Amino acid sequence: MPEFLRVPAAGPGVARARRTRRPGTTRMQELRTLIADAIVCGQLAPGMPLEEVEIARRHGVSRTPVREAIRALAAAGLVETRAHRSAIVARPSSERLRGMFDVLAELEALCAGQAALHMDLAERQELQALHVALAELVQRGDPRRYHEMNERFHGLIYSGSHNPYLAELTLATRTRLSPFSQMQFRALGRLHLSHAEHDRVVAAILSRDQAAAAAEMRAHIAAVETTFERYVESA
Amino acid sequence: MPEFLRVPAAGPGVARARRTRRPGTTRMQELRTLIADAIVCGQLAPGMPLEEVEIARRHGVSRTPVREAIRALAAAGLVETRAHRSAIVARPSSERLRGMFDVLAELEALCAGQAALHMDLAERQELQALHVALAELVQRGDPRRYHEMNERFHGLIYSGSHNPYLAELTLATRTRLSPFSQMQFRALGRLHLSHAEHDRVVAAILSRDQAAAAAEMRAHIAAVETTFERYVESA
DNA sequence: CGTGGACAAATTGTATGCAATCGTGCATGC
DNA sequence: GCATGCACGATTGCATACAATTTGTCCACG
Repeated sequence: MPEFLRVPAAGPGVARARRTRRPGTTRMQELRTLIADAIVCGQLAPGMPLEEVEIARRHGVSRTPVREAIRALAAAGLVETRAHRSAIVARPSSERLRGMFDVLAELEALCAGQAALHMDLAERQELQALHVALAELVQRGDPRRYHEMNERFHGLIYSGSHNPYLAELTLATRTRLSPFSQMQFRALGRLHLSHAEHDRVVAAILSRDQAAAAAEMRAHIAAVETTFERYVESA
Repeated sequence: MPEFLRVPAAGPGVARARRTRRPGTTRMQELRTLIADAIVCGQLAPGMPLEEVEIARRHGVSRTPVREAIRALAAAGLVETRAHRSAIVARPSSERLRGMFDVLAELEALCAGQAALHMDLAERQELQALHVALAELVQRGDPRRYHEMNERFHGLIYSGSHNPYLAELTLATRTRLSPFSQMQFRALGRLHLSHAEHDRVVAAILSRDQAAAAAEMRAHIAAVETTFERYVESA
């Protein structure tokens, strides 16, 4: 029984009368982002069941939007569904995780290489600015905000590829791996290394060196994967 | 109003009492594959609306499974949905199509390279056998069966990468492009060229030459894209 | 004659009730 | 003691009714 996903001010009874939601958004969309965030943040651990009636009751909605949200997350690979069985938070095997990391490395390398070719001036300036901001967070030793800014850093490179489909695919893969790769920033030593790797990526992109940008990004993701593997072994 | 997707023996009234479906499968799954096939085969043209009540009536089911099937296809990128608006068969812009082809080329190249490294003996033999079978279809000038076998050929390379996630991603991308890339086999001249490109790919994989396999596959997909672009221009 | 707003129709979004299906546990026979 | 069949409980799968929202249209007004 997931103790998470609780609506902030749920009364003792059924939490009816959901607060106003922004126009143009459906309950399904709200639930989808809510559950997705809970999964990628690690609040919902892999293997944990997502029962429709349970979630519906917690949020004061019917099963229908909950059901659709779960199906959407299943299509995105964040949860696994079996017929007539509760959906569970996705729990890929270590072999599959390794394969996903390998693909992420290639996709990110592609993005970086394309970004080196196609980023315009404004994008290059923004990339540099974000890189500087990340340097400060390394100095301050703020893993939480570093992780947040790090996502934006990579996202900027995705969109800098000027290939929306590539950007979507890469972001989706990163998201699916997010529940497993974010614990690495607990180790502060990783922050310095991560930023040093970023530095080489940024330099290559700003030099318009496609091959170098791809290679440096591939090495960066490989380092992230190695850190994760070590973490798993030690656990 | 989609005149397709008609259930074979639908009476004039509401087609109730759906024929028995294989145990372990849901109505939603049946509808999903049915609609997906109609889209990739080109029976449902891009931009065509998919109204829930219409499809539900045609197949003698309620809106619920139809709705879920459509959402699943939307997640797979085959249809587009807007709030309170009929879903339509996906109609990507030419720029987006180009970006998707570029990504497909890279993903297929990755698969081919990994297949060169990781395919076992049985897989290599099957690849060679399929390649020979394709040669015969080229001689016979049978574009329809060539297309079918061609799908199996590429699928074999996907699974030969021994990276299921990579295989899934590549197949999904190929499927999304399928409605736009299959018309190329109308031109019989393309069959010979396609098979010649395959030949170089197979040779590289069997030689365990990762770089060559990737390069040849990239060139093959690029040729497919060029053919498509030419076709679009002429239309 | 053009423009703004309100209204109506069509379609999806959501709620609820019932049916189907899968797993589990127990009783039963070997 | 172990395998097998059966019945029960829990959960999803599906059907139907109702609500919400968007869009197009029509009319009033500038």
